[in-house]
Amino acid sequence: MTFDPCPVTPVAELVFGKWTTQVLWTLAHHGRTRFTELQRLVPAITPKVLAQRLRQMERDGLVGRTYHAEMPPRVEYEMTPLARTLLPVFHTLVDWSDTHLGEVERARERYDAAL
Amino acid sequence: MTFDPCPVTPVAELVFGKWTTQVLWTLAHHGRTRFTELQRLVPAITPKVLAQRLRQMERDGLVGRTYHAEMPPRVEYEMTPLARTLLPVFHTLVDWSDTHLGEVERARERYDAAL
DNA sequence: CCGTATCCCTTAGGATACTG
DNA sequence: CAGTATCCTAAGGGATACGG
Repeated sequence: MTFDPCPVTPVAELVFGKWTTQVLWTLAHHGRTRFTELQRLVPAITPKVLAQRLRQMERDGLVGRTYHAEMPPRVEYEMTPLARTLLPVFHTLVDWSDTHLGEVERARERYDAAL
Repeated sequence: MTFDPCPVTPVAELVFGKWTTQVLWTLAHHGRTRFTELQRLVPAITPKVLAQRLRQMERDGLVGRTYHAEMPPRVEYEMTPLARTLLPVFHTLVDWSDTHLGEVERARERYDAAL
């Protein structure tokens, strides 16, 4: 008996890949944001990787992209309503962190000390 | 302004790494479990990787390990109380999946079709 | 039975430079 | 400005075999 593929895995792959939560978090607080500014707001992300993540999130329906045919061009990204439904989920995770992350830290110290 | 390191990231790294949720999910449903059985219950995981994940989760205080000095040896793993506090969080994620994962699927199809 | 030791290999990610 | 193109690396994972 193998408890059918763990149902947490799909959503974990969707939103908890590297950079994904940071980009969503930034869009949640900053609203519509241009590519370059996003690059400034998410520390240390390179343009290649940022573009990759944005494409994926666009495909998954989590971010919307608006292209303004001006010169120079202007592109803006924003959360979709679908992505906004994730915000309470994030809140739950942050709550858990506030309550229990310290215990994780202590467990690590104990483990490393017992070495 | 860079919205201070996204607070979701630490807990994401803690529990949403590869295999981690599947192992926790299995322990949650199966209770105390031996190494070999865990290997059977989590499809396709190799002993090396399973041992790695278990060590990490032990260090993080998420799983307890009990060694029985018999012949042959017997080792059992189980969720800690700390890990059990994650179950409501998992529940939240599964709820979100039930409600919204279909919409993600449809977004992907639309995106791929628009190619 | 419960792992560790080795080796291989893919792949995500980083650095950098360049274009429409 | 908003990205691609190119190249590189390293870190983690898989397969397999072996040891206490």
